[in-house]
Amino acid sequence: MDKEYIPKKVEKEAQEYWEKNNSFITNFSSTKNKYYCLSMFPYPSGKLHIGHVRNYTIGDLLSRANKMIGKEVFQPMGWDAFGLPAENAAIQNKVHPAEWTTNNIASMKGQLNNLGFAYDWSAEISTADPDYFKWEQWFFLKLLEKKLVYRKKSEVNWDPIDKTVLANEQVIDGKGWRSGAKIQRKEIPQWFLKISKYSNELLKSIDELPKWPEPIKTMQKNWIGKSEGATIFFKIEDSNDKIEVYTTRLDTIFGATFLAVSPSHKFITDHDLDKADNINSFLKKCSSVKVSEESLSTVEKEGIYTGVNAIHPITKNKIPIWIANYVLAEYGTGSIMSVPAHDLRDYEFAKKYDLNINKVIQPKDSRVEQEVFTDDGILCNSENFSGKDSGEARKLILENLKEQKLGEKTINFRLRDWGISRQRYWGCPIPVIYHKDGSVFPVPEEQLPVKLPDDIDFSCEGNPLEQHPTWKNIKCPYTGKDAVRETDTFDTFFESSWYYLRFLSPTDSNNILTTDRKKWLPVDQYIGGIEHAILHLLYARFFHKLMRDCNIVDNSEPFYSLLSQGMVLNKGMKMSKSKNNTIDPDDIIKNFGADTIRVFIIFAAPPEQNLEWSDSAIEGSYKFLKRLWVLSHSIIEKKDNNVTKKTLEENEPESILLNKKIHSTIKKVTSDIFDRQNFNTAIAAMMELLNELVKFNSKSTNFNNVLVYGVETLVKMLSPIAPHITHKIWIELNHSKPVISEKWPQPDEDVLTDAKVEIIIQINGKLRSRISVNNDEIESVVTDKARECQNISKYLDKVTIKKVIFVKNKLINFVI
RNA sequence: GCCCGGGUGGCGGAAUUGGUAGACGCAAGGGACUUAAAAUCCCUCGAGAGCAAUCUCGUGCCGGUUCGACUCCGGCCCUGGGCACCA
Repeated sequence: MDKEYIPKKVEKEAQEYWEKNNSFITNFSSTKNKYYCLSMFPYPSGKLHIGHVRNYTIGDLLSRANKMIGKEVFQPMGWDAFGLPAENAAIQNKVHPAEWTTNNIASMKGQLNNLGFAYDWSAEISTADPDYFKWEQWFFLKLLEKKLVYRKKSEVNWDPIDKTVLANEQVIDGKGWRSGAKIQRKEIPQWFLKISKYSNELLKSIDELPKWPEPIKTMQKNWIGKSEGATIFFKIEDSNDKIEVYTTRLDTIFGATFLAVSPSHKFITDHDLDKADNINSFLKKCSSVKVSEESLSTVEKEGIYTGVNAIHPITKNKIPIWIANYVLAEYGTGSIMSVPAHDLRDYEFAKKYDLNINKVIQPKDSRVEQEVFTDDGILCNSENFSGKDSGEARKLILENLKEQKLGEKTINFRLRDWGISRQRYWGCPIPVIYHKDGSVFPVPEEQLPVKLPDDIDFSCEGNPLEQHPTWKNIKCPYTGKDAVRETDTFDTFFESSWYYLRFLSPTDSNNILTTDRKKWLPVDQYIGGIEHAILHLLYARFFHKLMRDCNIVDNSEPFYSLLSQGMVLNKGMKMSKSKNNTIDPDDIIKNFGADTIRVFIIFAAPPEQNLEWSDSAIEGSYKFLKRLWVLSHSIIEKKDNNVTKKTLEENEPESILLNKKIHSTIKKVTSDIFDRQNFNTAIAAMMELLNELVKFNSKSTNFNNVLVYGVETLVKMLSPIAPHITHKIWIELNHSKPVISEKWPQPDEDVLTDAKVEIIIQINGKLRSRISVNNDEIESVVTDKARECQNISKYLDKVTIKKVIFVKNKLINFVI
């Protein structure tokens, strides 16, 4: 063994050993002890980001640790390979997206291997691989069959100079990223997935995810946004038509002083209101405002009176109908009853246009009268409902409206259907074809996959697939008539919504998921960045339910346990190229080795918290490993030189103390890693143990079984986090099997229970002294002993003790 | 505006069920070794008083519950993130 710790050499040796011995290939035959550990796969941008290192180190340490407690571990890795950057690179550097992606995958795979992650590379997948996206297309056709996808016109960002559709991230300040042209909105037909049909289930089953972090569950619940209310019908004056509105505040109905419809509401065209010049110009203005990237909430409220009135369903009063830019077309019925006295937005609008404001709710408590009171309260000015409480009034008014057939209970969700069409080349083709008359046909299953053409020209205008000279023109496989392919590709979230499943049978050409691998689902531990808390995780949960309904999987949720790791910050900011504060993991590996960066990134902060990068603190982790190396080297030398080996039976107090430290560390590290997932404190505990071992070793020229046991235990427990150095030390300690095959150490409770325990003595809750007493000592003995303490007796003299609080094996508190 | 986090030494963080605040590490200061530097090792390290034993204060701010509060409750401030006219 080298005297000096040379990470490069040690790491290369370990990595070669693992590769040669196929150390991380999973045996799928046993499912009883399975541990499917998945880290979110990366987009192959070319370089690993420090955030990836954090993500994958956490996944790797959990995988390796679980293997040591006897689990059959599956930890795969792959590539989220379709996406916009590849196309941008193609435009800017004239390199084909496929080539660019392949090169990036190769270099990132090299980086991952340099970090020593225990991946089962035999399961590697790339979403740009036709063997992968064939099944994506296949599944889309299943959904088409089940009528869970549909086509509808929808708006996209249109660049009038480049004549192309832009993704939201390509629109900067309302302008195209390349042309700088002001972006327009354009309506084109696109494919949608009916995620809204699963709103209720997606919401309800969140409660069946006990091992997910609460904040993420809350974010998902809010995103789905269930709201319970009522739909009410307002008759239109001198007409048989009516307007439906949705409200959650039926108790405020007597305060409704006008109706407001969204600018794209059907009511406007049904009544030819758009023919009037003033209304028409208002509508035009509304649609142009949307072009800006500004959030709607910052746009000033505007509206116009339609000249038409509605009849209030209870009072039968006439109330005016307005068109208002603040009413969302997509939510509820696209029209609202406005109650300015009890809604801030309606109030703002009513003030501006001088509309009536009727107070109908009073606060329950005597708080200061507000101009707009939006909470529940007691009804007033509401005919015979006056005096009722808001909650009760909502029920009674709904009953009343139901009887008259003027209203009904309604539940709404804010979750919208998922638009999956993208007008891009580097994505998975949507497998449908169109006849000249516009009718839609699925590509027959036996013709899958629909592959992308290789010869593609990015210099043309618009979607390159659409401009391709031949690709889209085909003969209809059913009729032989001329037909065209769909030239849109899937949103890349589509690929990443089911990849966890394909890892289990990456090469099965007959099934999307090999039947006997079903039992390997769900993923036992999923790890990824908080930035995917909503979309990716929601889509994956949705897909899993779709797969279940297609009998592909047997359960309803894809990820049993979720760990969402925080961001890595540099100087308080998210790392980004534009801020010029990125850290290249390769530099750290070059200077200190992979083990050091792994230890540091785990030690610096708890996994769920943001981590502040520090160049100087990383040396601390390096020193820790170096000290472990030096200690191991010294012990191995002593062993080789046949230094007298004492045994534990000799019972020197120092050995007993050290043995106790070893076992308490095992206990702490075990619970930190497996139960609490507080990996940073696990490392702190191992650092403490190392300090003790070094101290023990330096005190004498002897060494004994306890010391060797301590080093071996430490090496085993550290091996999931720093796998290379521990691999090398383990072999040098003369073991025939590698440390990855070792069993996780067990604490000996007998060693940990002491004959004596330390008790703290408090006066009025303040620490004044401490004494050592027998384990489980009774109160009276402890009290007597405590009174004898010098620092205690001086407090207790000349005062009366009101009360004594005694906590066994912990403390005694005198209240005086 | 609404919904989640977070606020503890010079810094990253620890304190697991209401019971020793500051574990572990970084930085800093002092010392040993060295011709010297690096590396390594040892000591000090929240503030204040004291020769010391020890005492007082101290976990964003104000108040409360409790024998005892970083931890629980009420109100506020700052900060990170998510959503944002969802009726």
